[in-house]
Amino acid sequence: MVTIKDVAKEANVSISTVSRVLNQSGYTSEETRKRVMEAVEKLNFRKNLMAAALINKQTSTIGLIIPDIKNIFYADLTRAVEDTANAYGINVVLCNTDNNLNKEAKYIDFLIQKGVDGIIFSTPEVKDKNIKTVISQYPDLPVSVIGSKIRGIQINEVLVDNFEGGYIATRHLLELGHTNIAFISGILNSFASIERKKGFETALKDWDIEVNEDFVIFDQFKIENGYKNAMHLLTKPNRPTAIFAANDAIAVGVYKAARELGIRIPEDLSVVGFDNSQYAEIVYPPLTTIQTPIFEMGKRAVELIVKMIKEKQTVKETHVFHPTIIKRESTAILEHTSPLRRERSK
Amino acid sequence: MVTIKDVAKEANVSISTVSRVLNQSGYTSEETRKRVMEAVEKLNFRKNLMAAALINKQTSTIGLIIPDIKNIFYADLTRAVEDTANAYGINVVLCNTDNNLNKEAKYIDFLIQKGVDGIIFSTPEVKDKNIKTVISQYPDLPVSVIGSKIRGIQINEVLVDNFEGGYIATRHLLELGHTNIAFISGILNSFASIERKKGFETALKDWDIEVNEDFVIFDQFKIENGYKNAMHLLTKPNRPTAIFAANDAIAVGVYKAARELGIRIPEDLSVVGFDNSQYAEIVYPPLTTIQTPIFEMGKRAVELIVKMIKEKQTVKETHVFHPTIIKRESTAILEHTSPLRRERSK
DNA sequence: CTGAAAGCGCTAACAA
DNA sequence: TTGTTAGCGCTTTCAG
Repeated sequence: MVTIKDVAKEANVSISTVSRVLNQSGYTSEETRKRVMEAVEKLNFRKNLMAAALINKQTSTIGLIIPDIKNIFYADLTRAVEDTANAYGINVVLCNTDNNLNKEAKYIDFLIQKGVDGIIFSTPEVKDKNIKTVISQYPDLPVSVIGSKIRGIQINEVLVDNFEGGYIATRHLLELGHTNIAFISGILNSFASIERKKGFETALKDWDIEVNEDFVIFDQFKIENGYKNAMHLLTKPNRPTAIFAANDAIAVGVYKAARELGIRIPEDLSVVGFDNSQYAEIVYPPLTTIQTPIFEMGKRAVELIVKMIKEKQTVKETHVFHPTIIKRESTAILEHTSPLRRERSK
Repeated sequence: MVTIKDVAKEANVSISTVSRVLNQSGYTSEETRKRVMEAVEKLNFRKNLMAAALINKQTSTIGLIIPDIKNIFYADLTRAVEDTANAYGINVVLCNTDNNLNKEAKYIDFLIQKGVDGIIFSTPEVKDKNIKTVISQYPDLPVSVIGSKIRGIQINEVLVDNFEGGYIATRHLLELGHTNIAFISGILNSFASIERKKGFETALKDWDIEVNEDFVIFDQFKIENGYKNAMHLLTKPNRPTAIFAANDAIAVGVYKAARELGIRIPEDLSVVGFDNSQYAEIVYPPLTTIQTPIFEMGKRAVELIVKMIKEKQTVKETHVFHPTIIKRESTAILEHTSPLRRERSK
């Protein structure tokens, strides 16, 4: 391994001079600079960042904690985070927790031992014990949270207005004339579920429609759960004419159930998803869904970390992004809904 | 920040004793061990792994270089790698290169400066310049490559038998009675494309069917390219009755084209994909596809790295995994193909 | 069994 | 403008 010492010898200067030209700090004559660079080139020297980190207290590494990279939502988010971090010369260490608090705690411990410059959490469930511990135990460690609100503490938050998303989705259905709308959500213990449900209910109320509690289901944000619950809902004598799925995966499950039951989308059933993930364009008919600006959110989360690192002070900001609806072909005016089905659904 | 020094003071021992109990190296009396551990607990001490790495020359971090985590194939692979690495107490730094050699080179540089314990490459294209540079410049750095063969050098390789996959896929179609089979592949410069094509052609030859060069297309491994090329193929006067898509994304594009043209799958057109990705179960009808054991491959790649780290010698092994076909509903016997279409396709 | 001391590769005063 | 020196937090001989 080539060290700064070897370079110094080769260039006939002291190691501090080498350090200076490497870091462009302090004064160095153009001539020695050149000599050093030549030596660096010749020996193919690479600075040992670990040694530097020991002094700088900066590893140019951040940790990203998510449930599962296989979930496309997190894949998109991860890409956004990694791209942005990379632009700032920062690497990201990936941590898949499966929403397991113990696993999460272990990752956090490891990251801290490694001296990461910050941690980004995007953990959907309302289990913020670890985050709170980190904040209280390492108050100077830059942290930002994507997608969840942490109660009781000040922290960098990057959020999408889930209430608004739920409202917009439901309003779209309402405007198409639907009144019999179901909401299939993910885990109850998540801000996304809670807020989207509030948006759903508020829209219904604004249209003077009573919320049918049988039509509000919390389960998991997965295809199979969407399928299971849609099966349940769509085989009721008084089945909904529209379903608002709390994410696109659930919507995919709804599609599957509808297909098995011979219910056509959108003729017999309108479906709205959430996330505007890759799924939305793959399914048929293309899914109308709520778009969350994932890239922007991931980017902002990194920027907040970078800001904290640079300003060496704990900024605590909350950024709320607004969702938009992407209208595709999974929703239709109620009048167009097949009369037979309408009849049956009364 | 709490250091080993603080712990030593608290426990009334020297720092070397603390180091010893922390690493369970050398002798320590049970009593002092306890005292030290209590101090560790009390002060909530976390070892600074960077400092340790400076001496051990081990960072317990590996780099994973892929084109794009948003591509579900790589998301699955990444999860496999991360899970396995984590089991060995190793973190993974994610690097998305977009198949850009410059970007890749920068990542490699950064990883080496950080002193990663190894690098795993899963870069589909036949652009192995950087890998070769790494191997020659850092012969002791553990490296493994997933999915590609690097010519001219010895290196750890974890491969799937793409030829076999191509053969099996085509044989399945052949056995269903298809003779007019097209192959839509990804980029020509990838081992996957090349080998799968060979398998395709060999199967055809084994059935005494001449390869129609117009029916062999290389483009990109993406939905839109599958769509574009399927459009082209399916609007020919003599259109294929079956398409073997070199990955599931391309197959999704084929579905889209078929739908627009009113061609039913599998009645009018059989489709086989490759990868058995999430897409395969989301589309309708569920896609028959070739399964590559991604998890096993990712796992093996990490194990090879770990082996190299432990044995401190450069093992160079090639592991070939075998693909299997997952039969779902996108393929059908030619006799069942609608006569009208069959007529037209003559 | 324990402590003193050297040093990993680098940075940053401080002198010169 | 450059070199000397003292560490960063830890591990590891080597004495004791």
